[in-house]
Parts: sequence; structure tokens; C-alpha cells
Amino acid sequence: MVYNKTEKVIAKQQNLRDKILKAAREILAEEESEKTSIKAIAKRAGIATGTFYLYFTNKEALMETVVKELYSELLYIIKKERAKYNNVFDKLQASMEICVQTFMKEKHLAKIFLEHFPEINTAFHAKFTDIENDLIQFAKQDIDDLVAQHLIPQQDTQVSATAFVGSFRQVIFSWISHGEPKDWDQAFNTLLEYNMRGLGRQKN
Amino acid sequence: MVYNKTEKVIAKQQNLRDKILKAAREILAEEESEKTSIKAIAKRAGIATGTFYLYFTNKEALMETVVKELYSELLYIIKKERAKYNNVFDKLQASMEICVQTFMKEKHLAKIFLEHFPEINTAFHAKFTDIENDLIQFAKQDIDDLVAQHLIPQQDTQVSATAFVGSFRQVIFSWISHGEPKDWDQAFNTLLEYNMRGLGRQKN
Amino acid sequence: MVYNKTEKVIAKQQNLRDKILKAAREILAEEESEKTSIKAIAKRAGIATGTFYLYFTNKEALMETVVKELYSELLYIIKKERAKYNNVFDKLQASMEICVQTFMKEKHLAKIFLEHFPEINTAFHAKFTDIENDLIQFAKQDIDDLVAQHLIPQQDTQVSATAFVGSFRQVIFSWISHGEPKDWDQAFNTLLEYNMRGLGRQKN
Amino acid sequence: MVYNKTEKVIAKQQNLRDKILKAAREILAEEESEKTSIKAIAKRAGIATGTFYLYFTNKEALMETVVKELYSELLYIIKKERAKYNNVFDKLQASMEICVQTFMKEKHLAKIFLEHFPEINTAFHAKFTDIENDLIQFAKQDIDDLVAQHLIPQQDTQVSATAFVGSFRQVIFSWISHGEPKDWDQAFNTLLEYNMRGLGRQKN
DNA sequence: CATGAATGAGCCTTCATTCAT
DNA sequence: AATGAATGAAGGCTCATTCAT
Repeated sequence: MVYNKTEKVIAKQQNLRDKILKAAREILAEEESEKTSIKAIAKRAGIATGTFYLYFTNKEALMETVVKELYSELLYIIKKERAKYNNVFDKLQASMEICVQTFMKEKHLAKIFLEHFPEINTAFHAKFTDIENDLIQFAKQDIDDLVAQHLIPQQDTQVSATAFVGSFRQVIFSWISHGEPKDWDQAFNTLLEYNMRGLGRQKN
Repeated sequence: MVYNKTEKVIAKQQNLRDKILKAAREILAEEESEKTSIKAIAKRAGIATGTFYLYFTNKEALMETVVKELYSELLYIIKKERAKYNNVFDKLQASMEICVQTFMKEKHLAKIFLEHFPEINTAFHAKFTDIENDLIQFAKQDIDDLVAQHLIPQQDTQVSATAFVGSFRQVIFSWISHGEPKDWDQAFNTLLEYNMRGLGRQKN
Repeated sequence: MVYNKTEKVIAKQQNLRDKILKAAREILAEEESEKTSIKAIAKRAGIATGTFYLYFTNKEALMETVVKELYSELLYIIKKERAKYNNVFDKLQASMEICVQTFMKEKHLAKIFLEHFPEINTAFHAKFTDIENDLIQFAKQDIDDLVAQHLIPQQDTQVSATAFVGSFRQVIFSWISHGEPKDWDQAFNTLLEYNMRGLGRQKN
Repeated sequence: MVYNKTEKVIAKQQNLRDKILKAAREILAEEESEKTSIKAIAKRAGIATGTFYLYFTNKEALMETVVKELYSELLYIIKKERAKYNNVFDKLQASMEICVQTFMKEKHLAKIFLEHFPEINTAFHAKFTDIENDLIQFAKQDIDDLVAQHLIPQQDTQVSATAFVGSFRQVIFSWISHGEPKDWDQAFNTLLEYNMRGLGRQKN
């Protein structure tokens, strides 16, 4: 009985924490860049201002959590997709495809990731940059593999990986901002081809 | 005499407006993200706080102007450099090279352009995005030319141009954040090759 | 059985109330002026925040109780010491000596009494003042006795008593703040002589 | 003309700063211990909250200024009075008399000095303690003189000075709290005699 | 035109107290 | 009785903008 109660309470707490995170993400994703004040977030989450501080030490902690959450969500999706392939080209390709699809489908996520984050605060911006770097490092590993397997020519893989991620980032952002292209498949294919050629994949 | 005086006054006005813009850019470019308050900017410009509002309707207007200014400066540099070449490939290449060089040389400019802007305000961010889009459009024109001349294969040139700019943006940003690579020339060459191959330039 | 249980319950209640009081005193006496929030006190007492309000109507009530407690403790010590002497001079002297000794020995008590209390709240401060007044009244009784016995000259005994207590208060506080004097006995003797002379005790 | 204007402005500024200080002192001296919030002080001073921060860096700075002001006022009064006498006994006596008179006349000053200060904040409390120490040191100098001149017996003058100041402090505070005695002169004389005897002045 | 003092809404955070469980 | 999550009124402070001079 007591045990049950505890479980309920914990569930409720988790629930509230999630509500706050959800509220924060909603507000960040909002078209009209609403006030991201704690007051506004609390109101959105349906709680009192003070309650917020029962779940997060301060505003920065909330923001950091939002970033980490988004990041791990993205990483999870990518990893799951990559697992389906053996060939490194395919893995790389799949990573990008799922990435683009995810952002296009969950615009709110994209909004925060690509557009809204930087504006919040510098320390925050740095955090976000770290994520981009992580993604670049993941890409670099794949590219290093490809070089090792002589599937692509020798190159500064750090630069290639950065260029690779950058091109996707820009395209995704552009699609989110100005709407997706009519012929999505062709557009995506162009993007993919661009990067595969860029890496130096041999036409076989 | 009166005429002369008027000219002086106008000159003085322009002078003051420029001083404010210069102050704003300096503060934005500062390593330590100083206070970007109007008071701080005015102080730096050597004027009173209230005077600021004689030259700009509000803070947002100032920021918009700063963006536009930076943009036109960048464009001017690119255009001047492009004029030196006839071949479209060379023009494209030159554009990018001068772009990278400029950002690397004038870090303050880069700081504002790539790092500082977004954090300021959303409306602002949108404005910055416009600039990126313009750059993409310029690239697209070149790429369209290249397609028309059958120097590169048929492709969704909008996407290619976006990918092209995105890859440069990311690399520049990375170099600014983490320091330039030791072998700059090789790194830059990798970047260039990546994009040239990406576009599908025929090895001749 | 039931009766017994009731006793237990009452005992437990008293126990909890005491725990709270102890916690409050501990926190108030702490060197680093810790948070004196109800939450902190409850935590220290090992109870939930809400439980506090089952034993005290509010924070002020707790503080009032702490004051009264300290006061009665002090009074108890003084009375016990006084009982050992018959001569009024000796009683007065003994009162002061034990008072000084107590404060010096139990610095935590002194901390609260002389230093920490006033800062908490005004109503509180008034309460503390009442205690000082009581001490003054006790001193006055002794002094009145001495006057009645013609051991000291006629005087405004209310003023003398106030001066008497004030001088001790200041010296104790100074010793607590700046450390005791090296030659404690001589210093205390000076203090005592000062007041005995002040009262007009005849050198015999 | 311009010069005149500047003077006016400076005068007005000083005026405002004084208004704030006055408001703060008033609120601190108030019977009902009103909120000493910046908002309340600003309101009392007839200015906006933000204006306060044009004249004081923060709340602590205000409080420190209030303390220093009160202190220098008190010191000025004492010094002026002491200058009238040559004999050290007379100086000491005069110091105390003017001190008592000042506090009794300007109750608001006394209220802050003796009662209200400590409650505000610990750092503050320390500052106030410093003032008491200064007064004690002044008294000690006089007492040292008296000892050197063999007008009073050898003694731990630090303790005597502390006792001396403490007795006055307590009496003044008591009079402020409970009203002055009917026969003020006699009461004050008792206090004075108490301390003179206490110091060991030879009846001549 | 220029000034810079003045404004006040708004921000983040704390904490005494309440209340559903 | 006991809990501790929830509340929301303050509090100190900042800063874009206004306005009297």
C-alpha cells in the first residue's frame, strides 16, 4: 500500500518534471518566440513559479537538460537506424537520411536544435556547439573507416566530416525555414550524392 | 555658408551614427561577451544614452543595421574577388576562398556573424538567415551556370548550393571555435575538393 | 494499556518538539550563519517541513520559544549559584561571574543571545530586550537591598542596575567577538571592581 | 549658464541621494518595523525602484552609508563637545552627556543605532560592532590618560572602557525603550557617578 | 540636437506556509 | 500525526526606453 503510494508519487513527480521539460520545449519551439522566462514556462506547465525550483536547480539546469534530451533523442534515432546496415557508406547515408527525416517530421525539435538554441545564452550556445562537434566526430569515424578501406581517397577527414555535417545542417535548416522541396526524394538524393561525391566515393 | 553648415551637420550626424555602429560591432566582437546594453554601446560611442535614440528607433533597428552592414561588406569583398576570374569554377572557388580568408583574418567579423548574432534575438536571427540565403542564391547562380555549360551534371542546384554554403559555414565556424588547422592550405584544399567533387566537376 | 500508549504519544510529541528546538538552536549557533529557514530546521530535526507546523504556529513562535528557553536556562544557572551565598555583594558578584563563565563556556548560547538574535526579526528583538530587562530587575533587587543595608550610598538603583548589566553585556560580547583576554582573571576582576566601585561599595 | 545648470543638476542629485538616505533612515527608525525593501525605500523617497541604483550600487552599499553617516554624525557631536574641556574627566563626562542627550533628542537616530541595525544582516551587524569598538577605543584613550596621570588606579583599561561604554549603551537603550526617567538629571548623575566611581576617581 | 537621470516592467530566485495524501 | 510537494508573494536587481532640461 505504502509502496504503491510511493510509486504513484514518484510517477507524479516524474510526470511534473516531464511537464516542465515539455513546456520548455514547446515554448522554445513556438513560432512566436515567446518569453522563455521561468514564469512563462511554469505557467505553461500548469504549476506555480516556485514549483519549478523543486525540479530544476535553476534556469540553466533546465536548458542544459533540454539540450541533453534532444541530443540523446537524436543519437538514439541515428544509432537505431545505423544498426540496420553493415556497409559504412550505407551507415553514413542512413544516419543522414534519418536525421533529415527526423528534423522534418518533428519540426519543433528542429526549431529548437537549429534555430532557437543559440539565442538563449552563450554558455548554452557552447553546449549546442558541443553536440554539433559530436555529430562531426561520429561522421569522422565513418569517413576514417572509408579511407582505411580505400573506398575513398586520402583526405583531411576532420575537414570532410565538418563539411559533411555542415551541408546537411544547412539544408535541413533551409527546408525548415522555407518549406520542403516539392520533389523531396530528388532533393534528398542530390544532397546525398553531393556528399558522396564530395567524399570521393568511386562510381562503381 | 548655411549650405556648408548643413553639410557639416549632416556629416556630423553620419559620423555619430557610424560611431554607434562601430561601438556596437566592437562590443559584439569582444572576446568577453560584454554587456550589449544600449548604455554600454552609447558609452563606447562616446555619446549619451538618449542620443542613441536619435539615430536608431530602438535596439533592434541597430542590430538590423549591423547585420546589413556586415553583409554588404562581405558581399563587396566577394564581388571584388570574383571579378578577377572568368571561369565559373574559378569564380566559385575564389568566392569561397576569400570568404574563408576574410572570416579567419577578421575574427571579430566572424565572431559576430557566426557566433554572436544568433544569441541576441530571434527577429535578428531571421535576418541573419536571410544573409545566408542570399549567399546560397549567389552560389546557386554559379552552379546553374556550371550545369548550363555542362561542366557538372544535372542536379537540384538549390540543394547543392545550400550544401555548398553549409559545408563552408560549418568549417569556418569550427576553425574559429577550435583554432585553425596546422596545415591550413591542405585543409582548405580538402574543403574545396570536397565541394568541387560534390558538385560533380569532371576531373580533366 | 491505552493510558500507557497516551503517555508514550505525549512523550513522543514532547520529544519531537524538543528536537525542533534543538535543531533551531544548533543552526542559530552555527559559526557559518547557515540558512535559518524552516526547511533547514526541519531537516536538521529529522522531520518533514509540514510537521513543524504541528508543533509551532509559525516561525516567530519557534523563535520566541527558543528565547524563553535560553532565558530560563540562564536564570536557573544564576539562581543555583546565588543560593550558595548569603551576602548580597557575594550574590551579585556570583551572578555576574557565573553569567560570564556560562557565556564564555557555551559560546553557542552566547552566539544566539548576544549576536544572532537581534538580526532575526524585530518582534524578536523586543523579546530579547525583555530578558535583558529582567536581568536588570534582578540586579536592581540586589542593589536595593544593598542600599537598604547602607552598604552602598543612596542612588537611582534602576539606573545603577542598568549600567551594571550593560557593562557586563558589553564586556562579554567583546570577549566573544574578539577573543578572551590573556589574563582572564585579572580582566574579570577589573570588570568586577569597576562595578563594585561603581555601586559605591565601601572599601573596608 | 551651462555652469549654473551643472550646479543645479549636481545639487539635485545630491538632493536625491539624500532623499534616499533620509527615506532609509526614516523607515529604519519607524516604530512599525516596515519592510526595508529597496522598493519600499524608493517609494518613500518618491522615486522609481531603478533610480535607487543610480545612487547606490546595491542595498548593502546603502546600509553601509547609513551606518557611516550616523557614526560620523555622532563623532562630530562628541568631538565638538569635548573641545570645550581640558580636564580628561570633564572630556569623558562631556562625551557621555552629549551622547546621551543626542540619542534622547534624536530618537530616530537612537532607534537605528541601538535597536534596528543588528536585525538587518550579519555583515551589517559587524559594521555596527566596529562603531561600538571605536567608541570603546576613544574611551580607552581617555582612561589611559587618567591612569598615566595617576588620577585613577592601575587597571585593565580595555575592560574598563568596554564596561564604561556598555553601561551607557544599556541605559540609553533602556530610556529609549521604556521612556526617560522623571528626574532625568538625577538619573544621569547616577549613571555618571557610577562610572566615575567605577573608574576609581578619587573623591577630592 | 544632446543629455543622462528617471522610469518601471520584468527577470530569477527564495521561503514561510498550506494542503492533499 | 506526518509528509513534502506545491504555492505565490516578495526581494534584489537590470535595462530598453522616455523626457525634462
